[in-house]
Amino acid sequence: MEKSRNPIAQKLLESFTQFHRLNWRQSPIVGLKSSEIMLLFCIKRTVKSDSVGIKVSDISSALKVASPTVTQLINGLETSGFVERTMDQEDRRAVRVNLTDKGKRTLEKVSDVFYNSFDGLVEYLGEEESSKLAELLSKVFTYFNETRKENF
Amino acid sequence: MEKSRNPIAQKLLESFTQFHRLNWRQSPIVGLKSSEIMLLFCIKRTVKSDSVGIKVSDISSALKVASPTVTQLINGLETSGFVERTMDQEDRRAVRVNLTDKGKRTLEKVSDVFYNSFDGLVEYLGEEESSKLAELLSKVFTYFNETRKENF
DNA sequence: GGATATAATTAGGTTGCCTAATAATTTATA
DNA sequence: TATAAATTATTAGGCAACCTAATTATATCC
Repeated sequence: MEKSRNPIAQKLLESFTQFHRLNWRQSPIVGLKSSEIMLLFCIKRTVKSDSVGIKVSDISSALKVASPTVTQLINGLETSGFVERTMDQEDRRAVRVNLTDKGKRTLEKVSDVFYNSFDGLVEYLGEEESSKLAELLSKVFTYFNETRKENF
Repeated sequence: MEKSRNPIAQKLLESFTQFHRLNWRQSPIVGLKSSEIMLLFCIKRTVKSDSVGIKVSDISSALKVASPTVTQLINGLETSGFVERTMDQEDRRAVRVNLTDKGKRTLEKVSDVFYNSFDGLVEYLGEEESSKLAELLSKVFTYFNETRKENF
């Protein structure tokens, strides 16, 4: 079985395995989990200043996770003072989420570290190779998505 | 902060995020977790026929996980009949792990699906692009590993 | 022979998700 | 207009994939 393995496929599998172990999302800050950081980024990216905030369901679809996942992350972030919930004035079912000042300040620091690390990576790989990588990963995603649909 | 972001780094981050969601290691078989499959592959790859088997510590270092992780995975796999433990004849502290016939047969099936999927990916990307991807991912791993060492 | 190191194991824990169920609210339909 | 259906957020419980601390027995070193 493994003898007839395509060596390129094998090599690709090994690089995926290695990459899997990388934990590139690792939080640069104690007290903030990587999943929480991703959520804070999502709020920051979406919510303008003086805005009513973003709904749980919008975060959920933006991050492509279930809304209970978002709820529970927000519970923790609210407790720690990074976000605040307010009621939606137009829909009594909904909640609006905003960054607090503490949240904004912390996210500023996190962004620094996080994006510097990605800038460094682009520098390390070169711009052309970085774009290439992004493109190839996107193709991988497309491939697996499509073959998994077929199997259902 | 996000305005000054390098667009290539941003693009790379997005492709990493997307890939993160992919779960490429997903098990093709009900009743076997992806971590278990990786462990079975590790045994298969290492243990020759009629061999005394592989030690827990060797699996642990091969997969780069803690030995309690390996122990607990083996507990489950032994219960399900995929592997068996025997005592090491030369070292009373050690245990030797081997695939059972059931384990071998099942792994044969899993390999088929799993490797076919990777073969398909190589075909989809092309051989040159596949090799390129493997190489780039390896560089990413190297980059993050080295910058993380510096931060400690 | 005693100190130190090693091997596997158990227990408990964290993170990052998921689904089922629920209550309240909004929207759609007859 | 009343009812059914859909939507929103939440809580509870669960799983997978790991980790560390502690422990016991064994092997190795000095």
